[in-house]
Amino acid sequence: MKTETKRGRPRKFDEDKTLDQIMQVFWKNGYAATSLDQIAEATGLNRPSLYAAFGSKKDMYLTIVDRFADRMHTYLGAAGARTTGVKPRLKFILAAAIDLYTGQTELNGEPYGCLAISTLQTEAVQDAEFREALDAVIARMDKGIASLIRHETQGSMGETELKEAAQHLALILHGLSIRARAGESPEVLKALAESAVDKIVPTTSES
Amino acid sequence: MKTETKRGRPRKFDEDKTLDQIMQVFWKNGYAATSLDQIAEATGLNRPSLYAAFGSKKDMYLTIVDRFADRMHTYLGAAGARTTGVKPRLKFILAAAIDLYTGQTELNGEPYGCLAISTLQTEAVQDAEFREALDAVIARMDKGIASLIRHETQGSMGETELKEAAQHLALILHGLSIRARAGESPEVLKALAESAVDKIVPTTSES
DNA sequence: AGTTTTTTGTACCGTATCGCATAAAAATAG
DNA sequence: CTATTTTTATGCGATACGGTACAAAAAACT
Repeated sequence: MKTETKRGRPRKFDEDKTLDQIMQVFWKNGYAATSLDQIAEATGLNRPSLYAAFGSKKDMYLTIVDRFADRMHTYLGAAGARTTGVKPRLKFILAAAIDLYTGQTELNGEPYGCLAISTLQTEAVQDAEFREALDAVIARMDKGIASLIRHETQGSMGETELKEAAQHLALILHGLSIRARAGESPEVLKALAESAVDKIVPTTSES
Repeated sequence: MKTETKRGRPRKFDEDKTLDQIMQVFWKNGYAATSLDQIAEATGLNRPSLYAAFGSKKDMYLTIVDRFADRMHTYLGAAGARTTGVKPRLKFILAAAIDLYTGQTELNGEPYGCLAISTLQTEAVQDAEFREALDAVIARMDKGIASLIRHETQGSMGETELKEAAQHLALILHGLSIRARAGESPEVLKALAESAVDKIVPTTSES
């Protein structure tokens, strides 16, 4: 029942791949400065097809923001799973984020920073929906880091202290995204990130 | 010789006040999403007058970015001069920045964050001039904080350690700007800022 | 008063924008 | 083979955009 052959003319494009192409355009130019013609050119589709598949420009953008947050979540999660201990794991995660921000990964070969921080932020004041989306991305980041610290420290840190450290690290991460977009090198950013982790996360017995 | 009466028809507007009005528009909407019609409406001028006085839209924006950086510099400098000691001064500065970011000052009654971080950043990838301007703003921030720390610690910190701490604080500040634009309250941000200073700046004998 | 200089206001130009209407194309269902 | 469904492609349509031409207006200079 799931591979029911569809009735009409088949699509010429792969939806997933197309969304990735759209993401690149928004990531580079932001929301306001991106035109549907640019997206059409990047995807090889024409505007009516885009509209039929993904809705309005705003719909597309919000879809892309979610998609980016998901990608980021899994990507950073995988990076943090490559070692153990609070500080090592956090350092791995920050380093992976910096690689992404500076265009060292296959997800994005250009130094565009974090899509949400770089582009969604600008629109957040004009449009409540955008602001909520930004807030959601930030909250997700906070929670992700907090749960990692909570898991690794196993009650040796108080919950409020822990959440605060997580927010500090998220602040750092967002600052690093900005510098990546400003053209700073991954090496400099990684050095900053490492020392930031050392300062922000208290040294426990096992680390 | 300085108050030479000018030859032609006198201007109906005050240039300084007009630039402030233009700044508000760019601060709220960013560069791409701001139209000259919006600026014309906000200032009460028409487009030809705007163009004659301030040049193209891009010229205006770059002028405004510089203006904002200058304002920020004097505003934060004054805030940091209201007390003594590294940490107290830094905390005053961060608190003042948060007030500005969240719209608690007369400079801006709306929670728009930092103009450069909030709006310039998005354009930084497309246009090299914008990227350089962003880089300049960041570098200026780094140097400002570093010189404050240097002055207050009087050689008790190494120069590289000092610069690193300054960059950490700048990262934090930029992260706070983002959260301000996302709608976070000044109280929460100030609590975060205070603890961040405590963690990032080493506790010396006199503080 | 008449000339010159500068600013203002209206109106325009070419282009770009988003979204959609409409018809051709490509598949399945009967 | 015909009807139906879905996607593609062309193209329109109304609006918005940045920038400027041009003439009227308002001041000083002669």
